[in-house]
Amino acid sequence: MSANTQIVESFWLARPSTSVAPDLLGCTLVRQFPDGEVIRGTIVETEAYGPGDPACHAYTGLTPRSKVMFGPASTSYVYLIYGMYHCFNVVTDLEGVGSAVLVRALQLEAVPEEFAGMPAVKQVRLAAGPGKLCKVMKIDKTLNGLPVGAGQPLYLEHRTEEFQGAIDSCAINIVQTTRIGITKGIDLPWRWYLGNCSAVSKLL
DNA sequence: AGTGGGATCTGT
DNA sequence: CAGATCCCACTA
Repeated sequence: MSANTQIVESFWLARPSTSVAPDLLGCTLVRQFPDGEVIRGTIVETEAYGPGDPACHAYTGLTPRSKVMFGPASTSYVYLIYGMYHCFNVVTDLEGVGSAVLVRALQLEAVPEEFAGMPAVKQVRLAAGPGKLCKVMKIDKTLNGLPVGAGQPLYLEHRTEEFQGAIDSCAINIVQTTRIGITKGIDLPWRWYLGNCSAVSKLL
């Protein structure tokens, strides 16, 4: 909408996942369809996975599934979990380093047509969770390994100046804590979310 | 070739 | 807290 939105470029993501994950909060994830439909959401919760991390899918080395995590930054890493939900990650760091940021929750800018009749309370939490956001944005394994960038089915936009100002003035605060749903690496504080946000995956 | 577990979510 | 449901990595 605003004239000076900047699309996130690959080099900005070519840093350790633990640096990228908090920086992605407030950025916009955009889903574009061939017919022109667009779904946009602000990232409100992320988790970092990377080297030396037993919970990281790349921990045991390069496998058919994890190979995209070793690829260049800004590649999408989508996988199926529990037989029914997809999770969306953005690959980070330098090529050869197996790492990514899991996008765990979005605050949608607008509710897609198909959910228009849903109660407002539910609409707020439509993308509150990694599986839910993939369902809403129709992200599945066909998008695995694709570049995330301009003209692609998925791309990212940097924080608006207003959002950055709110961070700088502490009107919005970023909370750092441990990750969810894993059994290994449970003590690593590699999850970040926006405080005072009702669209995060778990409410206090 | 078989198997056990998994970065989830919903309803009871 | 059980159930849905399937891919993947590991074992043999």
